[in-house]
Amino acid sequence: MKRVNSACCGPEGRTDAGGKEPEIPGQIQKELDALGGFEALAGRVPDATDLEEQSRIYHALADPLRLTILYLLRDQPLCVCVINRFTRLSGSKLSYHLNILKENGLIEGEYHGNWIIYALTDTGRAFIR
Amino acid sequence: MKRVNSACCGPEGRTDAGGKEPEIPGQIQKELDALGGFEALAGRVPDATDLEEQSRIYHALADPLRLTILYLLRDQPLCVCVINRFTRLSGSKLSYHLNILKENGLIEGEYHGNWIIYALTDTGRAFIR
DNA sequence: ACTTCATTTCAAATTTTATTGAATTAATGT
DNA sequence: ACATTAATTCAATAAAATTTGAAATGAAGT
Repeated sequence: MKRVNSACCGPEGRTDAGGKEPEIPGQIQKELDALGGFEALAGRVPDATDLEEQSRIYHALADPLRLTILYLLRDQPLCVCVINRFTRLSGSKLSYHLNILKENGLIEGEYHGNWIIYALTDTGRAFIR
Repeated sequence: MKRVNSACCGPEGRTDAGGKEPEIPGQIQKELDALGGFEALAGRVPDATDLEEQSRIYHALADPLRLTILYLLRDQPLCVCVINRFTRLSGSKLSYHLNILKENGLIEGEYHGNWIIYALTDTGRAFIR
C-alpha cells in the first residue's frame, strides 16, 4: 500500500481525556465537521432493510453461472430446457440457481404447457447490458 | 463488453447417455431462430474471465456491512477508526471486510501517519449513488 | 530502544452457500 | 388411470465465506 506524507496530518490538540474512543486524524475530523460531524454519518447510510435488499440482489448476481443465465435471457425468454442445453448443468443444479434469481426478483417464470419459460424482470434487465 | 463463445459446454456433463436432447417449445424455437438459432446464444454471453470479474465485484457488494462502509465513504475518505466507531465492529472483522472491498477494487487505502485512510475508487463510486 | 496506538494478519471455529443424486410434482398425451 | 417429459424439491455432503480472539506489523512519540 502507498504511504504518504507521514508528517502532515496528525490529530490536533483535541484530547479525549477519560476517553476510550480512538483518535481521529485532523484532516478527516475537519472534513467530517464540514459535513455535519460524526452524527451526520448515519444519515448517509440507507436503513438496514434497504441495505439487506440491495445485498440480496448483489448476492444473486455474484455467480458466473447465474450471470450466464441472465445474459442468455437478455434478448428473449427461454425454457429451462434451452438454458440447460447451453450450460450442460444437472437439472437440480440449474434449478437451484434459477430459484435464487427468481427469489431475488431478477427473473420470473411461467408454465407454458409442459415447460417453464423464464424471462428477465425489469430489475434483472437493469443489470444486464 | 467482450462477448465470446466460451461459457458453453463446460466440464459438467449431463448423464444423457441415450443422447436425446429435450424438446424445445415451438414459440421459443421460433424466437431463437429469429435471433440466429441456438448457436448464436454463445455470442450473447460474456467470456468466462469477464463473468468472473463481474461476479467478484457483485460478491464484494453482497453484504450489508460492506455496503454500509461504501456509503460511509461516499462523501469523504475516512480512517478505519471512524468507520469502526460508527459500525462498532471488532477490528479484525472490519479489516476483513475492508480487505474484500479493497481486493475487488471498490475502495483504496493509504497510510497517513498512524492511520490508514480509505476512499471510494471510481469503480466503487459507480455503485453508490 | 521501548511503548503506545491503529490496523492488519493468522488459524481455528462457525455459518452460509453450493453440489449431488434420488424422489417428487406438474402438464400432456394415450 | 398410466406413461412420458420437464422441471423442481429434498436430504446429505462438500465447499466457501464469515467470525473470533490472539498475535503481529507499522508508525510515532518518549
